[in-house]
Amino acid sequence: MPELPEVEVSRLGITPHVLDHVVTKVNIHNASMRWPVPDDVYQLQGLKVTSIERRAKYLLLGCERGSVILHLGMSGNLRVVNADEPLKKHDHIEFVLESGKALRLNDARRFGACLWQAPGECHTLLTKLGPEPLTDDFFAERVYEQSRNKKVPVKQFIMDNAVVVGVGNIYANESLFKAGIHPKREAGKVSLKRYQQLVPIIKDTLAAAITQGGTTLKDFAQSDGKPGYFAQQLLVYGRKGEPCVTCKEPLKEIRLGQRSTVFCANCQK
DNA sequence: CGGTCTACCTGAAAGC
DNA sequence: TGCTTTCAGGTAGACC
Repeated sequence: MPELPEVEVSRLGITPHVLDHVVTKVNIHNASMRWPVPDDVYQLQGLKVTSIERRAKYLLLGCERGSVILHLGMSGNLRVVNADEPLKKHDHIEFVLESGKALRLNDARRFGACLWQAPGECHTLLTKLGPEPLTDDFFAERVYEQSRNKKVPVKQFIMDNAVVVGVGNIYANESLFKAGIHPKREAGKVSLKRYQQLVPIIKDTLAAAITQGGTTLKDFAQSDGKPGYFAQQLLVYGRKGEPCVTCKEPLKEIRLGQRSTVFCANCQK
């Protein structure tokens, strides 16, 4: 998926077209996403979208009757197009707008989700989430305390939604490289000092990726269809065997939790 | 409880 | 060329 920067780029991209605009029609072309898309989503029809928020990698389109919750999974993508444009393969959910535009959720793998939350409710998926990385709620002392006695490798630890939300495989690899921390190091054995280095690096990396329009690997695009440009700044992800930008040693790849993990054995300890 | 692994799904790329 | 295998940005839920 899109990690947090890609979701935030999507939010920023759709906002001018969708916020304060009336949804005239909701079309569910394929309701079998990660969970069945509930009919509640049709409640948005005829109503104005009054808020567009992001929590972790979830987007919430709010109206007076509740909120549509969207998740992009691994391959999801939001596009704003003219409503008369033909549907593309895997365009599963469509919000037709009074303006003549349409917001479409395309997701080849269907790991994404489209759910509903009534006013005042907090969906169970959202209740156990940890702090947002780009807020002051995410700070080194908190991460350090939470990590004590944890044997899990630090890479998997920072990808844990209960620790901090929004850090996926790409940005976990990148952040640990920049912080000089070996991805396999036990989370409980990383010092406070090193978490004080790592936490700001995670924040800076995510913020820079948002500025660049996210990372386009295969199918991610901004809501206007243009790619993100952060891929050009990736230092380790997808660079197995290539020279480390710092020491020129070939980068190594291992698997942690079934996820590709690229690092420099010389620079990361 | 903590830690580990599977499952969900399509499609591109690599392997043979 | 074509068939098979592997891998991909996520993460809830099952399992030990």
